[in-house]
Parts: sequence; structure tokens; C-alpha cells
Amino acid sequence: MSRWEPDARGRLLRAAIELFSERGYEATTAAQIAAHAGLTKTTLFRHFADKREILFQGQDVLVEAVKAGVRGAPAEASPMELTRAGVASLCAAHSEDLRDTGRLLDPLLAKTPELQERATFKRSAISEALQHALHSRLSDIRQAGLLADAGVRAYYEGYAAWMHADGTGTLIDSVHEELTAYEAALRRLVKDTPRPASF
Amino acid sequence: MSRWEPDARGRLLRAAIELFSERGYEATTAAQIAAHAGLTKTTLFRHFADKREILFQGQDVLVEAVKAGVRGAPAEASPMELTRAGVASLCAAHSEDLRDTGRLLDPLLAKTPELQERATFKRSAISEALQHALHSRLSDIRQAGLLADAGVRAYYEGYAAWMHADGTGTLIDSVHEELTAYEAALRRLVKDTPRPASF
DNA sequence: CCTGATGATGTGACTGAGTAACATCACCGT
DNA sequence: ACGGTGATGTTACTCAGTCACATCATCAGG
Repeated sequence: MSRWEPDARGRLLRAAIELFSERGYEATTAAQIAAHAGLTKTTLFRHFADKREILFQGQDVLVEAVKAGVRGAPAEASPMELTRAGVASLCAAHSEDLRDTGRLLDPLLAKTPELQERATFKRSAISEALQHALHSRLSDIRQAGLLADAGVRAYYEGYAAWMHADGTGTLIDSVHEELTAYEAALRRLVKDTPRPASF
Repeated sequence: MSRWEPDARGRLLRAAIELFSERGYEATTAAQIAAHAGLTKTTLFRHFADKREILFQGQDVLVEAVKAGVRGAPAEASPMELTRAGVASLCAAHSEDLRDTGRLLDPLLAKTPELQERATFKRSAISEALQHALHSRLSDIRQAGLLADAGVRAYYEGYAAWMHADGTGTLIDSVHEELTAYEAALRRLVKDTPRPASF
């Protein structure tokens, strides 16, 4: 299977992270990334649709994972449990070095609006997938939307907490914890809000 | 105040919409847009940071509006009422021809991923602004997040409904209606979910 | 061991987005 | 009339991304 140097995509990812971290995203040329990975600009764009996509490769997997997670949930699952199943499947879909990669990616995202835009788009794709999956099991499209938002929030914030933590906790535990907190916040919200909230 | 032909930004917007609708986004050159508006490519990029931004000009106003709306809400307002104040202010921040512009923009967005990405980014900017504004009045950051998501959902869906409707209803009514529906969905969600929603 | 098919890569040339330096021109106040 | 200011035009440039074509490493089969 493997001819030439294997794992061109992985090499390009590492090269991109390294160069972006040194010189910044805009100051790094696509040709430089390719050369640093022992390839050419043309080959780079054979693997990725554009420069940003190097860093966000494999996010499509997450969209599929979240759908599969909801689809695979037991028939008697409550709306919240369906959401949990979706984000749990999301967590399981990652590779092991996500923590290290994430730690390198995080500061880059923080200072590069162009990358934030792509990250936001990927997040919304996951959110939409989760919403549609939930909708097919819930009938109420608005509940599906609210749960999708809550689930994706819990996922991203659980991920951030897990990434920055030194401990040996797992991603999925961190996300579950976050989702539980969101569920509680939601309960408090409804309880404390007067019924006729008109105007 | 007005020298030369006035309202360069508006002319560029109309030119862009027209050409994008005819030939598509990618097939339209920045120079063509500029020429169609009686300007030059350089001048176009003096007004807008990039090609997409022509269509999304003025969205910064919305971010400010949502902040101001929450800030201006009465001290005794409930969380849901704060959210309502934010999105109401959002609705009020629009120009009158939004309906027509939106109807032209909508099909473009539907078939141009590059534009969807920017639209998603703008939406997330509004959502973040709403969340921060709510957080400063609510202390619970997770409630702020959930409410921001619900509010922005109601805003965008209310907007879509209002835009496609032939009637003479107002934007704010459509959005309020949507937000009420979301509040109801939220109540049902909490009521129907068993308390120990673990696993 | 040769040979042709296949698929990943390289080369060179091209279009278009976006930038920058410098020149120009319309208006406005004096 | 005159000078200042700000919006625009001109020209040339870098870089992202594309395309047609050439190359080369591997593998299957003779």
C-alpha cells in the first residue's frame, strides 16, 4: 500500500502546524509548507482543498460519528440521552494524539481569524448533523435544535477543559460532565422563568 | 459630505448581487463587480476586506445592537426577557430594504459554500455577543450560552419566515413568535426528561 | 526478468484575490 | 483663485489555487 514516503497528509499537517506556529498563518506560504513536508505546492492542493483545510482534515468523520451515535441509541432513550449518545460517539471518533495536536492548534486559532472562521464552520456542520439526527428521533425540530446546540457546546467546552487539564481524565468523561452541567442549567432556567414571558 | 457618485458600498453591493445571481459567485471577478459599480478593483478592496464581505457589510452593527439591547433591559427582567430584549434590538437595527435584499441573497447562500462559511461566522459573532451580554446580567455562563443559542436560532428562523412570507407582518413579530415557540419547546423538554439522565 | 498499467508526485504556466506605492481628481474652506 | 483633504485610479506585485502534461515508483502478469 505504501509507496514513496507514507502519510503525506500527516506530514503536511505537522509541517503546517510547525510553520504557522513559528511565522504565523499568513506569513507562511503554501509552497513552504509543502517543501517542509518534502512535497510540492501542487501535491498539497491535491490533498487539501485549501490552506486552512490542512489543519481541519478529518472533521467529516465527526459529522458521520454524531449521526451514527444518535442512530445507534436505544429506542427508549430520552431526548437528553439521545444527545449524550451523539456527543459520546463524537468523542470516540478521535485519534489518540488529539490532545497534543489540540494544544498546538489552540494558540493558532486564538490569533488567526481566518482559521476561526473555518473552525466555526466545522462546528456548525457538526451542530447541524446532530440537529438533523435528533430531529429524526424527536419529531420536534426546535427541541432538536436546542439539544444540538447544548450538546455541541458541551462537546467543545468539555474538549477544551480536557485539553488544558494535566490529569489523566478521558475526553468523554469531561464532555459528559459538561453536558450534565448544561442539563442542570437548563432545568434551573425553566424553573426560574415566569410562565408568561411575553414582551 | 457626498462627492463623486455617492454610496459606493451600496452600489458595490447591488453590483455584486446582480453579477453573482447571473454568473455565480466564483465565476464573478472582483474587477467585474467594481467595473459594474463604476469603480476599480483597488477601490473595491478599500471598502471591503474581501469579496465575500461585500454581501455581509454592516453585520458589525448587529453585534453592537444585541449588546445594547440586553444592556438596556430593565433590571428586573428574567433571563428569557433579557434574551428577548437582545433579539428585539437586533431586529430594530436593520434597514428597511432588508426583506428585498434578503430575498436576493438567500438563493446565493444556498448554493455557495464559501458564502455560507462567512454567514456562519457572522452568526456566531452575534451569538457570542449575545452570550457575553447575557452572562454579564446572569452570572451563570451556561444559561447565557443556551439562551444565546436559542435567541439566535429564533432570530434567524423568524427572519427566514418573515422573508418568505407575503404578508405584511413585521420582522420583530415573526422573531418574537419564534422565540415563544422555542421557550415552549424548552419547557416541554425539561418536563419530559427524567431527572437522572445519566448514560 | 521484463513490461505495461496504475497512481502519486513534479513542472510550468496560468487566473484571480488581495496589497501597496504613487498619481490624480473632486470638493471644501479660506 | 488656492491649498488641503479624502476618495479614486494606475501599475505592479505576491500568493492561493488550478490545470495540462511529464515522470516515476510500485505491482501484476508474462
